[in-house]
Amino acid sequence: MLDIRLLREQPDVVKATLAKAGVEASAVDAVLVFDEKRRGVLAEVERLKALRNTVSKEISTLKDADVRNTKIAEMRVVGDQISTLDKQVAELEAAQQAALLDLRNLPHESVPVGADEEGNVVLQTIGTPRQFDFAPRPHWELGESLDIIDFERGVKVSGSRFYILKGKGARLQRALIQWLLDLHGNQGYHEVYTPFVVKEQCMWGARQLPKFRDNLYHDAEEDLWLVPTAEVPVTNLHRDEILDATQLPINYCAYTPCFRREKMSAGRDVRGIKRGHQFDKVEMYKFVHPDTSYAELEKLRQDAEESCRLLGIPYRTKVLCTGDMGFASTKTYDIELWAPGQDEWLEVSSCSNVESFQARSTNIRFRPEPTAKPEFVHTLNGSGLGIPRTMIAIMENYQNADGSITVPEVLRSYMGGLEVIK
RNA sequence: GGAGAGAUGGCGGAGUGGUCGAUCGCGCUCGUCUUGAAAACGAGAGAACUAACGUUCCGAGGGUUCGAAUCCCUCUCUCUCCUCCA
Repeated sequence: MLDIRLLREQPDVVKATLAKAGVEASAVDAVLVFDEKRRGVLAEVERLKALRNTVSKEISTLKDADVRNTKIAEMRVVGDQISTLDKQVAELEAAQQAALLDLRNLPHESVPVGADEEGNVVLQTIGTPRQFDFAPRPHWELGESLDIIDFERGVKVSGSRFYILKGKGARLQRALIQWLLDLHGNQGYHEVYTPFVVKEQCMWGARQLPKFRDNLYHDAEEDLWLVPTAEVPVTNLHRDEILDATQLPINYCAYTPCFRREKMSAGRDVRGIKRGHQFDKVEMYKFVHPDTSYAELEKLRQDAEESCRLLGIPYRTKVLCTGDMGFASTKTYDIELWAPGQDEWLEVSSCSNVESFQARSTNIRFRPEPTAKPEFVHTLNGSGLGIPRTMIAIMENYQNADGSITVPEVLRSYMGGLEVIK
């Protein structure tokens, strides 16, 4: 969430910045109105509490029973007033909080302004798409003919948007996960294995709730939520902690499956494994000093790009415009792999700086100096590649005329030396 | 799933109705001493909101009371033993 003080002190700046992402100024005013009312009532109730505290201490020393009883009666009235006002404060605070949680993060000044994905800017395109001397096939055809992806049985077992990986296909996925974790480990990310279900509080902290409720799977009985990305448990690793400044930046990488209901994408990308309800992903995550977060964003992006480069597949990097960026992000790079069979660029990584947006709602801080007051850290997240889309790109770029698939060099040692899936 | 115990500051651990935001120990920071370090000695230090006064925070939420870390209720979590299990 945003800093309420920033809204109070520079409302015009906040409004102007949010306007670039299509947010109405009234959304900011709503927060401020509640805030002002709340602070008014708070001042009054605190004055009464101060009075009660003083008189209560006095009462303990009073010997005269009459005076004592008079004071007690007075304080009983004060106590009633306090509880009434306390309730008002709580209500106003909840309303203010709800309005504040509704505000997205402020786009960074370097982000291009735009209404939707049309406004995104391609920064670079690396590698040359391979020239085929045959018509490249889409991965779903290759997967079925090689019998490494089984769509029908996936649907039989779990419904639409589920599939079964078989044999070399399952192994290719496992190889990718392992290779990526090793690669990120060498890049300085500390590997963690987290639960795949989390408490509701974690979803709020990572700002999945309240906005993305419709996209999440939820176990009502245990009040646990299936993670839509490793970003959720990893963000919450350090919830309510004051981190040691000398340890920053803290870099993590984590493999998890990701579960998404995809309600918003009904009918989109229904073929193949591009958009399933369950997919695997390796995620990179950084807790950093605020001064360094934009430099860290560049490193994060380069680390993600390196995996694309090592796979030997053409990729391009885009900076997302204000209208297409995620809710929590101040600046986002998308990295896309070329998929010749589907004839499209596939988003395999999204690298974002969220500054203190998540740190504030999860209360993750550090001390700039040993005796200084704690400040919020900045956090960044980036996919160390979404696995199914990377698989698509591998299958379609490395396919051969006979329908076999050459295993990229870097993955062979993870597949027992296998060179071709046929 | 059954039985019991517990949750207090970075850690350990006191505190059962009124200067308790909290004794004490360890750890930490600074200083004295020392060539340097250790030891010893001295000093300091929780968090949130607030311009400030002040208010709030002893797992969470509610209640009793003039006043709650302390009494009552609910919940969550942790530990021990048993049961079960990959």
